[in-house]
Amino acid sequence: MARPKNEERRQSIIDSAIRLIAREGLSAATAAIAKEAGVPNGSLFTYFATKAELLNTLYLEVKQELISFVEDGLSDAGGEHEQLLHLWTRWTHWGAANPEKRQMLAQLSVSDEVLETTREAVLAAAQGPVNLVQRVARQGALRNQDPALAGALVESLADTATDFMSRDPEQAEQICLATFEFLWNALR
Amino acid sequence: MARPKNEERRQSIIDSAIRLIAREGLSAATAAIAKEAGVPNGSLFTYFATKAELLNTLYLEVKQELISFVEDGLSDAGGEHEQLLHLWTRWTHWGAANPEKRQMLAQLSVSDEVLETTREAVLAAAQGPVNLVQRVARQGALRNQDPALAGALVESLADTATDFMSRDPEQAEQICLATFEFLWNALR
Amino acid sequence: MARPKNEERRQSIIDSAIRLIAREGLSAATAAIAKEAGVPNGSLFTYFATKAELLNTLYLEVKQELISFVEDGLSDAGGEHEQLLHLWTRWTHWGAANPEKRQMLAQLSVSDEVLETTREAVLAAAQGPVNLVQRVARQGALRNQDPALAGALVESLADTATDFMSRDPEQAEQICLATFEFLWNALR
Amino acid sequence: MARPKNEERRQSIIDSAIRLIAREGLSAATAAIAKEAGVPNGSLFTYFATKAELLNTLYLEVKQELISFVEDGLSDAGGEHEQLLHLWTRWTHWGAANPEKRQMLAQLSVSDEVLETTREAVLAAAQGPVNLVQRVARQGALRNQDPALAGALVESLADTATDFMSRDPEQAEQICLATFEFLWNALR
DNA sequence: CATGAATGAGTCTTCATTCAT
DNA sequence: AATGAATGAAGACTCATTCAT
Repeated sequence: MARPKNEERRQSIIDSAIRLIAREGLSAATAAIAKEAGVPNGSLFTYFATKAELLNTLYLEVKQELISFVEDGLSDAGGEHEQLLHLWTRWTHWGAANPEKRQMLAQLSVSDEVLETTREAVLAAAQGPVNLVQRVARQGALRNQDPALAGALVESLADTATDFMSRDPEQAEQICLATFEFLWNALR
Repeated sequence: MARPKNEERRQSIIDSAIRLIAREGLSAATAAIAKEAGVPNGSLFTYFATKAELLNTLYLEVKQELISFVEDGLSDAGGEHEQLLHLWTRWTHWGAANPEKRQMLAQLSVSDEVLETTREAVLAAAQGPVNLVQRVARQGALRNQDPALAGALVESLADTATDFMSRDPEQAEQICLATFEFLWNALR
Repeated sequence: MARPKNEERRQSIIDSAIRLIAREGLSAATAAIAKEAGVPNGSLFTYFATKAELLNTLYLEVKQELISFVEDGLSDAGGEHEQLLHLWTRWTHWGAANPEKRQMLAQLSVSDEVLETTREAVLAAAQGPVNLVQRVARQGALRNQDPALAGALVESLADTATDFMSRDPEQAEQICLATFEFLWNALR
Repeated sequence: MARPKNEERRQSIIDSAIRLIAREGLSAATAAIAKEAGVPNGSLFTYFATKAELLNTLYLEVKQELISFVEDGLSDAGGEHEQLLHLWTRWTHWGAANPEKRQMLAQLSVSDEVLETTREAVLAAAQGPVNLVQRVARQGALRNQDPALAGALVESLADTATDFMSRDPEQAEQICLATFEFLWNALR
């Protein structure tokens, strides 16, 4: 190759996009993103053919990051309660620690710029946590429902819990534990 | 005085805005909204001074409609279980029956075009349901947390439950009841 | 109407477009056309929804102008020779007198921005001259061919004759008459 | 020295350029041409210093190809009628058989990217056919005109005749002969 | 020499809002 | 009051050409 694509630049664009979208929403201009990344506006398009492609990449990669973070240290050894607590704790803490990424994801989640295939890829990557939730829920109120339902409910709860943890960092641990108990009671 | 003469036109603009924003997101053009409403583009601004005002009105009025619908038939007479079930049923059914309004609200909920004052007005209007939820939750896992937390968690659950009911109308009743049980277990 | 569209502005845009396209080809920028017309760039699009629409309008209206000019004074009274000479003279003189319009038409004639429907509309408008040519040609070499062929051949000859008349204005009359004789011999 | 090593690549670029320009006009991107030719975009510029140079090369080489094809088999032996018929037949058939090259030439013919020197080179190369036409025309209607006029008129006729032959291949032979008769009558 | 990433000016088009009628 | 034409600053994306590798 004449000159390999600059991986740092790509990441720099992604980081700027996260920041700007968190701040200004999806209407953040590609030129503004490029500028914030210290890259000429035209160059953004050598890394992402369209704005939509950038948005899908953003969604996919940040979701994957969250999933990896959640799965890290998750062991089959412990009981379901312990495993779910691990998942819950890491999930909400990741969100509380990454407010811009969370805000960006919130925008993208309701956008139809994010393709169905992208959402499916995320779902596939989340298989581990999703399975855990379903195992916990298998005898609870949702026992006869679409298995995806439990996962979706947990996700929405995690999101809301994280919101409150972000807003009131001093209470974060308490909120995390209380909402976990709320969740545990709900699922079983 | 506050409201211009033609109430029908105003409503027609609101209806079109709901439809278009559900379909195209917040980037729906005011001219397109006016056209769909059968109103000259300039006239939209005699009803709503700015696009942001239209958006805030949309958010406020539709949320109020939802709240009214939920409260309709809600009586202090019944027990907490009965009352919460009533709330849950009507909430989710309203959403399932009004997909465009739900989609529009989803867009607006993450937008910073919706002012804090507007959100507060909605919260104030929702006092009844919110109080009910807090009463149910007063001895549960959330007993020592910010009272708003319980409300927010319930809202996010309702939203997700409605999603699934919309997608699978034949199972809607089952989903409604199962998620209610899920909620009840969580709150208590 | 609140404010009627300004017909003068429309014409001014068309005139500028003719001039610029003659000078720079179809790649002439809409902003440059607007500027030359003394109109804000955005306003061009209140008169022509897209550049393609402007181009089609240009083609249609200038062709119609040429046709009108050619037909002006054309009378059924005279013989075929006299009528065809009238047509030929006015056709070539219009072209020689309107070099920018001719150059613009030359660009558009080979462009696929000009829609088939536009070309058909021009053909329909040219019925009078086309019929005359076909009448003259009815016993000549083209007698058994697609009637459109005669028309097309005459058009291409007229175009070339006009070229030479433009380039050498002093010989214009001679060229006009000589090429008419050439044409007359060919058709009969 | 003048030509870089890889003659095949050069030709491949030319072929792709013909195809793409026929399809999309002169605005065909150099990168798209290179891609269609299976050549890296930067490499196009080792064969043609600028896009304009590519365009001029295209015009020159394809015109030369046409001229060679027309002259092939043309012998001074036959009479003028026979020679002109030979020229006419091969000219129109080449066009009918090479629609993309014809379309590309049509675009370039009206473009000011093609330099005057290039056009002169083509004219020089076409001396044989041009002389033949002038010989035939020396006592006809054009006898006192710029000798180039006869050549230009014949070229425009050939182009139009070829159009009709392309569109209606079954009638191609008839059209060729009928238009030749048309031409013969005109010139003499 | 070959490559393909990099560039930034330039393209068409959109749009909330204003204001002449 | 009602209308719809007018505006001009953005916006996403393109592209011929260059040059680091």
